[in-house]
Amino acid sequence: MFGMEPEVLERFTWYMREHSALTIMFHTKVAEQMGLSATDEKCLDLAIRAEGPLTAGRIAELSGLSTGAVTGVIDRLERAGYVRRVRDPHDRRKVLVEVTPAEFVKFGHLFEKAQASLVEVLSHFDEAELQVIERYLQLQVETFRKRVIDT
Amino acid sequence: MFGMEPEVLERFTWYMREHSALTIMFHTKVAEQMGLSATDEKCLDLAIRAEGPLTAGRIAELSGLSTGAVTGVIDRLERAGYVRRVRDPHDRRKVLVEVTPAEFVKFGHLFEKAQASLVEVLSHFDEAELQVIERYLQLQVETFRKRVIDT
DNA sequence: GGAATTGTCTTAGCGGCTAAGATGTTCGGC
DNA sequence: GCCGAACATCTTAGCCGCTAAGACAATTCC
Repeated sequence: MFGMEPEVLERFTWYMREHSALTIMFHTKVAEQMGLSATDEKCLDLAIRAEGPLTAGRIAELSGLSTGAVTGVIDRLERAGYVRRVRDPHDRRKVLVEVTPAEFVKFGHLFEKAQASLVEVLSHFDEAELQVIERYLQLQVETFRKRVIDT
Repeated sequence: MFGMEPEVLERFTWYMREHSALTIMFHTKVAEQMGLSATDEKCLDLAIRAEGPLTAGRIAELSGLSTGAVTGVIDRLERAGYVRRVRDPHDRRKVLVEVTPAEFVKFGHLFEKAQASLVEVLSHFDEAELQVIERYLQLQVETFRKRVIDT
């Protein structure tokens, strides 16, 4: 690395580490407030962020859980009303997990607050600076994804 | 929020969300490679990031675990060589958890790779841009911490 | 049509977590 | 100094989620 002083890197490393720890804490707390375990919330997040509905098996792959565990996860999520099991009409062995958006209205305040925090942070920057930050976040997510995959 | 278009906020929200999911995955994988559960690794991280050595009770508070669970966590961390139990000489009821840095040499490659990723990302920005990013990270961590505390 | 494959669910067994109580240490009033 | 209350950690019982292995149902390939 060229003109970067070691202390700069050290500071950035510290931010990363701190941010990671906070993320995990936040994740735990959100799950708690939704009446879910961290595992269940993680699987629900996968289902929400996916393009279409996921199958049970795909959730097992993505989450790293066994298929048996995923059965339990979906049971609990379904009982709590967050998702619905739908048999895939094209392959009736498969179980599609459909997220029921209505159920999230209850927790709107959680996400609103999180978004308000984001807005508050971003409001300290002008348009040009926001572009730098966005470029950074884009790169960071992309690079981080590669890093996670081969860890 | 003033001059910010909705799509910009939407994109930033997406980065946050994606970054969170990746962080949790990374955390899980690092723990796995170190032969620890996510819980154990989380507690170890607390002990590492703390100023001085933490007591068992303080780890329970910070992690949100019961004291009984923390006993088990420290047992496993101690057996694996990551920490050492030291009776506090000033108050012999307390157990200080001392991190043994030597044990982390084995996993140096994990952190080196993570740091290399960070350097790779940062190398795409000039000095002025890095300052913007650092200001952003600082604010983000600070604001996020407040958000986590009252969630 | 029958065998092999695929996707999910079921079950047994293990291990970590909580809650409650046991043990050992310190502090405060006398 | 002594005794009881408060405190820090450990121990135990019971519960619950996870893994692994196998059961069951639907599909695919010959």
